[in-house]
Amino acid sequence: MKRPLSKRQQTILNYIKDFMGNNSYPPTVRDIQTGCEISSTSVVDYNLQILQREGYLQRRREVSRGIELLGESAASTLRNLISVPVVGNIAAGEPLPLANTEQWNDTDFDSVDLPPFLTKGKENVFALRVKGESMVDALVGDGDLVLLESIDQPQNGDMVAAWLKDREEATLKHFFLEGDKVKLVPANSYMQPITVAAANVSVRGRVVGVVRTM
Amino acid sequence: MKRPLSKRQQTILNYIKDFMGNNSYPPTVRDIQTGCEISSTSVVDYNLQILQREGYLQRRREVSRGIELLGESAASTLRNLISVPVVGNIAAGEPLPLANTEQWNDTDFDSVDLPPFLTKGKENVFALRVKGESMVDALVGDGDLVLLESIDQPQNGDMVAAWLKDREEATLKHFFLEGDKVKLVPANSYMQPITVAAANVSVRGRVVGVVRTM
DNA sequence: ATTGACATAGTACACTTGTTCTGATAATTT
DNA sequence: AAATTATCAGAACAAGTGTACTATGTCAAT
Repeated sequence: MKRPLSKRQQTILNYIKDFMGNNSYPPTVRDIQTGCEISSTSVVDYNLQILQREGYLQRRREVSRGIELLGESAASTLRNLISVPVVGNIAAGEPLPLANTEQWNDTDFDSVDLPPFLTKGKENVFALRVKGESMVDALVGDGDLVLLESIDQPQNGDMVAAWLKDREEATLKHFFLEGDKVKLVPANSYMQPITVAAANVSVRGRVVGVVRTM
Repeated sequence: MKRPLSKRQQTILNYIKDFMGNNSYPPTVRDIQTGCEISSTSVVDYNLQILQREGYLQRRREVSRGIELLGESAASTLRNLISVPVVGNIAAGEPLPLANTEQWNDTDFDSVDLPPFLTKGKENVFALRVKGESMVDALVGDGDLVLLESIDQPQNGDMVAAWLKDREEATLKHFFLEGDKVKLVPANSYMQPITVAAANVSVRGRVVGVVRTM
């Protein structure tokens, strides 16, 4: 099976994706070296060998720029796709990760490439992977990918990813501000809404989509 | 306007298209030389300059394989998104529409363009739009798009779109064949499975994904 | 026949680029 | 702590590769 990639390998892979998205030809070893601020070409070569062994790409030996992305990575060579960083997980028991815009261009994150209709044309979209069954009342299951738009202030009716401080619970619910309280309404209308103090709610993003593969 | 290309220039242009269709990286001057049976690299360079001047391609000087096709030529380098027809609706009260492969290329259907990872690389994928709240137990809500792979016979464990003839009910559940009966297990583990006669179940496709936008 | 634009050939050079080598450092296991 | 593995550093080599240069050939207009 595929072992997890080291941070450097992830960085290199994302750099290749990004490069091929912009340039129509693959990067050289030295492009990767300077782009990822690696001190030696041999380090690039070493990690490319691993990426090849793990099936992320294929190299044509003795051919310059002979890198071919495989599997899901190949999608990044497609035009008209928005690359969305998967910045972390969302689960009931752990806090929502911050999504700093500054980090989005970083190469530290895994990413998925989505067609524009899924991101509503928004630029500032990121994704969280759902862990566990705690959000079934939002029609979101284990392994689903939740697409979030980074926003300052949610509008009433928006479905948001909210962190309930006192319960230490992450949740996906429709947001309604009512005075100094917030009513959170599940997407599943068979479930009951809850009302909590506004100060107790930390909204990290507006849900623009959900993607599930099986 | 664009002057007509000489035969050699046409040959070179076609060779580049073909090369990029197969290789994911552009050809070198010498690739073109041997591929088009040209005696000298300078001839290739000469004609590439003309192709660039005429707007058929762009060259990044001093960069190996720095050829980028422009205009219509560029289309050949794009790996297209998978166009998935939305062949109808899926709702509790109405039968599932047939999905004839022959119809998929028709223009009668709306369609969505999806990245390959959502269709698992399958060719025979179609989509149904969910109407109503009848499939919340499958974590699928009103308006969701269900991606289905057309299959002959579901495997045990597959999530399938099934039509229960006697109940006149469409449902999305995990499929388990047990003798002459079929057990249908909801994705939402809080719900109970149901068991019905195999003859009463009509499976129209295997669910490969769910897409929700809001 | 002469001209001149266009096209092709052959060759050589300088830079690019994949690869390899030796050694060092860090992380992990024994 | 010692051993093993994984990763990184620096340098050098050889092949790949874009480009420049000169010479030659083609062909239509003069």
